[in-house]
Parts: sequence; structure tokens; C-alpha cells
Amino acid sequence: MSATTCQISLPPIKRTGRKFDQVLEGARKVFMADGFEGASVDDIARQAGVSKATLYAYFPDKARLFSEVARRDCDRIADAALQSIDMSAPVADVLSAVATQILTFLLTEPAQSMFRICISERGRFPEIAHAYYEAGPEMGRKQLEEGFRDAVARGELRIEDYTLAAEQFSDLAKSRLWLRAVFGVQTKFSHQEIAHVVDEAVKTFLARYGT
Amino acid sequence: MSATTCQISLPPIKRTGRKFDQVLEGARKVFMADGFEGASVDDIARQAGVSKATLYAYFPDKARLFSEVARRDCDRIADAALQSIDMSAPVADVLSAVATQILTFLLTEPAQSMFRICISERGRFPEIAHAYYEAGPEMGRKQLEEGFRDAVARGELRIEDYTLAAEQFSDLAKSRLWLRAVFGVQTKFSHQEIAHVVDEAVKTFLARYGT
DNA sequence: CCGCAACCGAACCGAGCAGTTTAGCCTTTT
DNA sequence: AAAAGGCTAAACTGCTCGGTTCGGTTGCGG
Repeated sequence: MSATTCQISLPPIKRTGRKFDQVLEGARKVFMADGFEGASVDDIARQAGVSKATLYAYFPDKARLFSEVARRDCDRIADAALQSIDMSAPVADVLSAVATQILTFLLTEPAQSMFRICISERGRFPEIAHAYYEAGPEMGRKQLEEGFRDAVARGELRIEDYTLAAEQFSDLAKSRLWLRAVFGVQTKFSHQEIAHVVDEAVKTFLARYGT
Repeated sequence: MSATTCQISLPPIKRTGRKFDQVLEGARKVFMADGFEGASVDDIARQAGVSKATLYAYFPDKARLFSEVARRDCDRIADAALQSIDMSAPVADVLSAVATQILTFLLTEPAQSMFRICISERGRFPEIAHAYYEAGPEMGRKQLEEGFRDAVARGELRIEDYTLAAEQFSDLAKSRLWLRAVFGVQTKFSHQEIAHVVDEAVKTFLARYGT
């Protein structure tokens, strides 16, 4: 099922022919690695194993190709985030699992690339940053809130401002490591590091919102 | 006093002549607005009110000019962050003040621009992202830690992992608003919003680390 | 076997841009 | 007054890159 969150651009007019997916996949690789300006159409064609003429048979211009790639990635993220959280297990355990999932994903190369692209290309393509924000952080926040409501209903948490609580939780989960990844200060993250950050995040969160 | 943290590049060889600062200032504006690739040297010269020949009399090439601009900005930030925190007032008040200061600064246009530049140009100039991280987040973290140690010594806080506590504090302070600013989802922030986030950040932090 | 459509690759066009050069202007120094 | 040095405007070089065109090839359906 495809999330309906991503309204970036109209479809690229023509998708008949075998090489369509090749083009998109090649473009994705090159765009993620080099950004919009940095990626040359010749590079993309080469990477996709396709001639430039073929590429331009599918997409009217570089910008539309880029938008399509970004749109697909946003949808992919939205779909991935769509399985909701069940708060049936002990709260601390669930929170740990969720925090680990969030942090691990955010440290992933694709997630980092997508973030860089959004920031770098915000001037040229504001819709992409917006769509990514909706599909990623905002979607995640909503799910967290929902889980929190269940837990509060069961008397396991005590929350007034659900939205901010959710944001605080994911910010705590990202603590230290995400910023270091984004700045390129650190690129490898051990399980110990991740586990430690997650553990402390849950402790702090529960100190405030636990019962 | 100039902070010694920023080791990006050697000085630009020649700074005789009146127009030197003009060039740097013009370059700063254009680079911050358009990024490295996006900024054309002609634009910079025009913005600086200077001929291209003059510009190239000072700087050997565009990259060196860019590095110099970034270096200065990093130094500026490092200097600004240099006044330390006195934890003499009631902890909650001090934390509120510090959080407000951090958040307000991070939502500032220059801070946002500098962040965008670091991320966008990480591929070409990794040293800049690194220097900014050192001058900004890392510097701030150290100061926070120091303040925390005082407070712990006076029995007003209870902390095991100072580093992570500091990171958690600044992450809590950024909650929600910073991410929205970075993605361009929101550009104006009311005092109420800021105050609310700060307030909740301090509450959560003290729930965990307060005595 | 014919025809058609997708595809190739390589040449090509035009625009934009980093960096250079030239010819000359203005102000300060000697 | 002449020399020298900082500056300017504008033309120019060389390159990259987005996008187009074209002649030729592959492969598939009838």
C-alpha cells in the first residue's frame, strides 16, 4: 500500500519501455551521491546503463527526473514507517525497541543521503524537503503519539502535551550520534554506542513521563 | 580574543588594499544565500561592489575565498559561545536561560545558513563541517558540562554521564522547532512557541537529573 | 520477411561560469 | 610632474553540462 502523503509532482508522462526502472535506479544512486547540481546527466545515463537519448525519452528534463526519484523515496519511507507500534509489552522495553529502530534508521546511509539532499536542494525544490518531513518525522511523530495515548490509557505513562512528548522522545533517541553523522564527524557506530544512547534516552523520557 | 579551534586553511596570501573586507563580506552574503556551486564569482564581485580582477588579486580561486569565509564564520561562532555559564542562580532558571539562548540562536538565519552550507558542501569541503561542529555543538557541549559539574558539586543536579546529559539537554532544547526550521516547514517562531519548548525541555531534563 | 518502436552512441549546440588579460583611471608618494 | 600601485570595466578563453539530433542497430509482432 502506498502512502498518500507525497504530492511532489505529476508523473513523468511516459513509462513505456523496458529501461524505465533502470533509469530511475541509476538516477537515484547518482543523485543521492552527488546531489542535484553535482550529478551530471551523462553520469546518470552511464550508471543506469542507458543512452542519454533514452533517458530524455522518458523524462522531459533533469528536474523532473530528480523530483520523481525523490517522490519515490518519500513514499518508500512513508510506507516503511506505516507499521504501528503496539505498546502491549512493558513500556520501557517498547520504548527501547522504538528508539533503537528510529536511531538505527536515521544513521543509515540512505536516510543520511536523503536528508542531505533535502537540505542541499531546499532552495531549488522546497516541496521535497516538505514531503520528506511529512513522510518521515511527522509520520513518526503521529505513530508515537498514538502509542503514547494507549500507554496513558493503561496508566503506564502520564503526558499532557503528546506532540511535544513525541518530539522529545525522538530527539532524545537521536542524541549525539545523529548530529555527528550529519556533520560527517563520525561514520561508524557500534552497537554499544547505540544501545547506550537509547538506554539513556528511555531513562530520561521515563523520568519525566513514567508512572 | 580569537578561538583557536578552526584550522581550515592558510591565510589568503595577500590582504593589502582597501577592498579586502568588502570582498569577504560580499562573498559571505552570496555564499550563504546560494551555496558554493550556486554562487557565481561575478555575483560575488557585484555584491561586494568590486571588480572581478580585484577579487582575484586577493584570492587565488573561488574555493579559497569560500574557505576563508567559512573559517571566519566558525571563529565568530566559537568566540560568541565563549562566555561561560554561571550556575549561581536557581538551576531551573539558568537552564531556561541557556536553553532559550541555544534555541534562539539555532533558529537564527545565519545559523541556519551556516548549517545548510556545511551539509551541502560536506562532499567538497569536509573540513568546514568538521570545524563548524567543533566550534558549535562541541564547544557548547563542553561549556554545558562544566556548568553541570558545578551544579552537581553544589548538589543541585545528579549526573553520571556528563557528556550525554549535555547532548540530551541541547537536543531537548531544539525539540521540534529546529527540525522544522531546517526543513523549511516553518520559518517564523513566536516567543510563546520558544518559551513552551524551552519550558518542557527543562522540565524533562530536571525530571531525570534534578535533585 | 517487413515494419515499427525502443534503443544506442556520438556528435553537436548553446549557455553559464571560473579565471585571465588588457587598457586605462584615480590617488598617493617621491 | 612623474611613477607606482590599487582599482575598474569588459572582452576573452576554455571547459562543463543540459538538452537535441541523427544515422544506425536490435528485436519483436504479423
